[in-house]
Amino acid sequence: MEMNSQMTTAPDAPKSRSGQVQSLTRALSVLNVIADNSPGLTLTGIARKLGLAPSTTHRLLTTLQEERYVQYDRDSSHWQIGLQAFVAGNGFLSSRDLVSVARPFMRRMMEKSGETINLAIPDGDHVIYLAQVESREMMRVYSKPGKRVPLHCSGVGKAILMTMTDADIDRIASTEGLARLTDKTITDPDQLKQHLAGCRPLGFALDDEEHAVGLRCVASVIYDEYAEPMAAVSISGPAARISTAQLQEIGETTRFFAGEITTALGGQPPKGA
Amino acid sequence: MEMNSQMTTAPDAPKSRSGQVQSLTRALSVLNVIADNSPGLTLTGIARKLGLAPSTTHRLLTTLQEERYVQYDRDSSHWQIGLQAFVAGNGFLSSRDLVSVARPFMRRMMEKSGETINLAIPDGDHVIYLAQVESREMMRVYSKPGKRVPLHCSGVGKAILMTMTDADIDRIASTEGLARLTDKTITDPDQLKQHLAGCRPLGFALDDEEHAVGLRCVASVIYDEYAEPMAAVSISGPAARISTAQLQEIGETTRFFAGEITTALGGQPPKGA
DNA sequence: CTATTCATTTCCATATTGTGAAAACGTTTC
DNA sequence: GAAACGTTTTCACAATATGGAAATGAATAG
Repeated sequence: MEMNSQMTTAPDAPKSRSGQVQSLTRALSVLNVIADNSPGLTLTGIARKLGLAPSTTHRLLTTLQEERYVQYDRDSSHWQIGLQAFVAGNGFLSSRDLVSVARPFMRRMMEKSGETINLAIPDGDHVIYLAQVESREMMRVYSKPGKRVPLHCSGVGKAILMTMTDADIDRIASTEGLARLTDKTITDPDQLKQHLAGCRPLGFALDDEEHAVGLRCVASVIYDEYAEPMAAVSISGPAARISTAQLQEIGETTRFFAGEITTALGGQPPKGA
Repeated sequence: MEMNSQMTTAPDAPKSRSGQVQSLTRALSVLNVIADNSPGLTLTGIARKLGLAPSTTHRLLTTLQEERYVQYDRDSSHWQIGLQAFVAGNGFLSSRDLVSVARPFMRRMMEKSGETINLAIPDGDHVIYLAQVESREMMRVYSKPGKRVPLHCSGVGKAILMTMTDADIDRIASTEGLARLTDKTITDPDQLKQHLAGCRPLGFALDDEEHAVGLRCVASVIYDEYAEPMAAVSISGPAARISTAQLQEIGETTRFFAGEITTALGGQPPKGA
């Protein structure tokens, strides 16, 4: 921690990229280190952790404080993250929306699986398709963005259902009913609950021709910053191409990419998963 | 836009406080201005808005980018808030554990009322939304954490106003003004004072389509250990669902849970209430 | 295809600006 | 009262940030 005063002689890492602003880099690492240590840190504590001089740290902190990116708690002598950092940081969520963040990942999912990828968000007792990356196969699934489908008989819908309690499922079953779309549609609430319970540990949901004959579909959930389900992605294709043997692998693909999208959006998976 | 390039000759404001770090101050205003313009801004756009040289702005941006406080969207040539800014900014929430304490209560409020619950803290003459638990209804209120709204035309804001004196209200009215957002917004200071006086004995504030047409909102105050208002919670939903007949019951719900959160935080309601 | 505009990026000489040692100043603890 | 710990100010120095200028790139129009 006592090194790097002589950067002149030993410009080890810092020179890595061309013209960076030293004071800013330092200030941001101050912010980071404060954010990492929830209750806050003392000035000298921060200086020690970063190997900075107390006076330098103090100057950076007061500047950050001026703009309300940090705040000083007189009682505990602790520096904490300030309100303005919260406000500015939340601009992250509005800047890039779900679809534009998810789309590149969806493309990679399509390349990997060869099948059509769908992105959908829950809306009450339905899901709404937001975006699609189409398979290059000739025979492929088609579903327009904006389309509403019930929760109980689609891959994305069942992925969302997996995050709900049995009580929620009963409520939906009684208010909306469990419409039968194909022979394989699960229309019995108890059977549905049991089926979902089996899916939860896997981390993905399976729609096996329950929505349309010949169509199989595997889906996983994307979580927001409060670990609440905010969307789901699915890989769907003809049952002829999505064999039972491949299910495990395809399921892991959706789960993996759903996780990637979750973190890219600043979201968090629930503690259980 | 051609001014203040000659800061050398006219160091107008910057000298205001003793030892501030210029580059950091500038970088933070870059962050602020990006956060304020949701879709992001172009480099030259930022430089223009702040009166900085493009090269300087570019250097600050790349440094911020290095630490992932901003990100560059190649397609739109727009600079946006980065993930790390979001992460660090959210450290604000964990320093005060208001949100984590309040959230379970908010969930119960949602279960009981069926409507969306918001938590906000006062910030000068505004409130800032911190957290939300969303209603399961299809038609529901949407408002992002981090958003700033004026005090006089939101449920949470009016709840905070209720704890202030008439003199405070006059001061706010004269400095910030009482912007009209809908037909029903109260823009007359005297009328506002009279309205709030009527609400105080009830223990909750009502926003009856004063912020957005069709939106009703009921809010109560959360107090800290010095019996000072530190936050407010609200139940909000479409006027169609929150009937006048229900107001009393919903108001009591917010008051009850605000009280629960207050005590959970070790706070005290003021002697009067 | 060339001209034009708008945005990003690199370069460099300059002195403005950030830097850290040291010491003064408060608090709290023993 | 001394010691330990954290904050704040001061100051001389040169390292570091700065902005003008010009190169590069991308997109649009003519």
